[in-house]
Amino acid sequence: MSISSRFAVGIHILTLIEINKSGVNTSEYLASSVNTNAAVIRKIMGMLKSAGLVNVRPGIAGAQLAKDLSEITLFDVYKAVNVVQEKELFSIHDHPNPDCPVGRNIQDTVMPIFSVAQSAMEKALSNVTLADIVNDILEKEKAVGK
Amino acid sequence: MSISSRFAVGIHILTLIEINKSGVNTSEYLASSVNTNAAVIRKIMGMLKSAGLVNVRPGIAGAQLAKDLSEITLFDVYKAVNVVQEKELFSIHDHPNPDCPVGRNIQDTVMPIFSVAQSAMEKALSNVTLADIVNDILEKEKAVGK
DNA sequence: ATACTTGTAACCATAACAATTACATTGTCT
DNA sequence: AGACAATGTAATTGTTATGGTTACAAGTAT
Repeated sequence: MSISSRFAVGIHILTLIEINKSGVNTSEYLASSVNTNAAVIRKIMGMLKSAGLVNVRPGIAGAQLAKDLSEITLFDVYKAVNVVQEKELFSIHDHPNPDCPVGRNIQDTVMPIFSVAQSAMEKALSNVTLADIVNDILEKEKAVGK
Repeated sequence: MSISSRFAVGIHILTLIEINKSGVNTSEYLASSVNTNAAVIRKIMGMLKSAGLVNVRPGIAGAQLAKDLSEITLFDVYKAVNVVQEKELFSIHDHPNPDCPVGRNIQDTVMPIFSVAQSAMEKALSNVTLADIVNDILEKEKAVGK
């Protein structure tokens, strides 16, 4: 299984809002860049808004970032779009047999390990900000321009 | 989304094979500890066998570990049961708009970052061996005994 | 031969996902 | 006020992974 593309789309949206900040970022416009339906964008935007990453208002066209670019890490986006619940990256079979030494302990033994592994991944995401993403994209564009 | 419990079940199975190594570990027996169907166990066992972690033979009851406990990391189990493909922990929306600076670069920008995050998680799993799991369970059992 | 076990394949119910449609709500503009 | 446009949200759909279940062929031992 794999983590929902809502995460990648969230990054895409926020990046585009920044790069197109002089324009009007309607859900329709953003959707055309992501290549999906505008309702999908609005749904994700709602999550980003709840997380305080973005300002959008009903009836008013366009979205703006609510924070500075360098203040938003990928981990913030990841949490915002709710792709993985806390301590639930790995699922554990439930109701193992309590009459077996392994069955009655496996969950408690394995959970903290899974938790460490999940945290390691999340830590890596928190080391990257949207500013890094935007810079990288601008770099790539510049390279092509030559 | 969350990573299939095949992983946790794989750990459970291997641990139990070790702890019950004086007994006969049939799929039926293992299934009763995991609390699932024996066919599910056999399917997972097939994966563990393909990965060279376990010895099982058609018609012959019982499974044995194919390696030393301390030589099997959780990452080995994780790879064996195929819960996450390489570089595919995170999914990325496909066909973003190539006419948009963000659309045409987002994949190349984001992929290496996702890859680093996934590796960090996998690294954490490779730091733990089945010997650690078995020890922890035996510790927990001993504590209860007092 | 009989009994037991592993190895597979087929099938099913469930859940998450992304896309889509539809519509109420909110705001802007004339 | 009324028309228009955008957001917010709910309902529906096709697709896919999962975990469980049944069934049975193939291998092994007594």
